Amino acid sequence: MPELPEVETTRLGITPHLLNQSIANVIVRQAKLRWTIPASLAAKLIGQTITAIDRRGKYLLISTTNGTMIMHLGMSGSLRIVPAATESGKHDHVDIVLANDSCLRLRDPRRFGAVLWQQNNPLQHKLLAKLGVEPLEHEFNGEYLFNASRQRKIAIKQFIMNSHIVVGVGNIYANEALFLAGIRPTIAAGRINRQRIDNLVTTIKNVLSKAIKAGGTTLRDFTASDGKPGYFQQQLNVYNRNNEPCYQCGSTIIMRQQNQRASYYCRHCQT
DNA sequence: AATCGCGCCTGACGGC
DNA sequence: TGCCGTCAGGCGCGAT
Repeated sequence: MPELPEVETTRLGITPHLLNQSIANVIVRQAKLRWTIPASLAAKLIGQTITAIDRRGKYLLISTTNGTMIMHLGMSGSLRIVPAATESGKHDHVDIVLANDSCLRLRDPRRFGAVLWQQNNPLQHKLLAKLGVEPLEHEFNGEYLFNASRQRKIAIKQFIMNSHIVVGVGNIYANEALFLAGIRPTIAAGRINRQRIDNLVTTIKNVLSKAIKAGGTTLRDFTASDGKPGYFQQQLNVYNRNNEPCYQCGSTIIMRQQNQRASYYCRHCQT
């Protein structure tokens, strides 16, 4: 499932293929993703030149002088650059065909992803306007997270996964960052002291940047943008390791549901 | 305002 | 083998 590092890796992978290229055609084979792809998308894009490929949280922003295509990869989405003539597979829902006969192809078996259009400043789009800070920017720091978490009774894991607080911390990296910070995922956010919050900010930044360097954690069906299966997963300390020994102390990793999501932690190392 | 739970969707997996 | 039920999971949204 693409998390922020996967999205960033994708962005870096596709950018050199797209930048300054002109769009010749848009093929939508399946418009029903999380939201229906706007029927006007092709008309907006055809003939336009791609001027920038940015990211906000897990949203990719592909801009032309005419406006911005906003993409989200959801749970199972991936983007690849293929020759335009490449036969499409079952879940290849959208092609952005370039004038140079190359093609940006969106594949998304579970269709939790999205392709939207925003005429003006994409950051003003309803889905982006209220997003929290970027985890790798300086604005995400101990002071910010400490202040934001005061009086909050929600568990720290749910808190750091709240995109209105900080974007791009998904289930895998939330579990991993909490382990590295020695914090139990179930502790109320508002009861964690400044020093431990500082520590958590550091581990979130570390775990995300390491994954970006590694090319993104890849589970199941993520595919790197060059089409090769991405296989550069960093060592996961707790995620998916229910009943296995903690690498740090040897005691058994616990799994429990938190807000319908799996939390993994070590009872001994995380307090 | 903060928190909770739902639902979208398909592939993988386990049980019989 | 094949069928079927269950699960995973980002995240917006409506309910509380």
